[in-house]
Amino acid sequence: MFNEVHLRELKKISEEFISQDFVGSSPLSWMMYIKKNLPNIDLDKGNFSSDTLNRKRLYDMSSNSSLSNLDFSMNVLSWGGMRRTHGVSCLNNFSDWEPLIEKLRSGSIDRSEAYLDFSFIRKSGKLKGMGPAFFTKLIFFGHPDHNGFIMDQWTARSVNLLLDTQLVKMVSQKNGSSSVSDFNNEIIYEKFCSTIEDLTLKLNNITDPKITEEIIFSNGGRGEKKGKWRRYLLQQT
DNA sequence: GGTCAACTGCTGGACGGTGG
DNA sequence: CCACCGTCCAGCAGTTGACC
Repeated sequence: MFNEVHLRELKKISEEFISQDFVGSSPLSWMMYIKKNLPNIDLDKGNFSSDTLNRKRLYDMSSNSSLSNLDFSMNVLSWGGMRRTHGVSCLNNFSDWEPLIEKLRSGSIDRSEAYLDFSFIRKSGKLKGMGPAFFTKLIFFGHPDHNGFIMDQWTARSVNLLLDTQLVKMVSQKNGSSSVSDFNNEIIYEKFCSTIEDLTLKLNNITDPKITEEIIFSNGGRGEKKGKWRRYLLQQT
């Protein structure tokens, strides 16, 4: 099922993997920009930290019922480093997708249903500024099982490479990078997620698929700071 | 030398036009 | 309907350079 050469490299890298810590932009300054542009937005400033977040903090926020769906969503998007102007666009229509966040956090829909709903809202033009890379971040942190994995350029390209097939449709960019196409659907997303679960079984020291996802997500940055897997991925594609 | 701000170029997303 | 391509831009990180 998996390409043996690439799998061997991933195994090697996974053995020395260090969990990603605090990243993204300051949720507080991100929120302030949105608030400035959407003054009527109903948020609680107390729920936004001036320091960057890590994954654990976002899991906790998702299950904390005293945090509104808006405050939770904005924390996730700032963690992901969403462009502020894009944040304004998608939050301008928050009422159109707020019920979906509610269903996710209560666990009443699964990952593929959530993907279907998000792509439906997007097709109807009510989700400007937020493509699959970001709405899968909301699925990932929102659902209590955290098993709807983040499908962005890095994880999608990784899965495609390891499977030796273009499972996830990509849009190529001018500079040689690529992003996840809007023309993926919930069936592809489900396969993407189950591939990460299958991959976990192949990694000797990993039992939690969330960690597998972190490994293929790897780290950004330049030069030595760029994660080993990300550098390998760029060499191969 | 040291420091700090301005500059420069890279990263990683989304958008929108075109054309089959 | 969708693949392809160019364009945009905030946030970084590294570099430069003016000034003490």
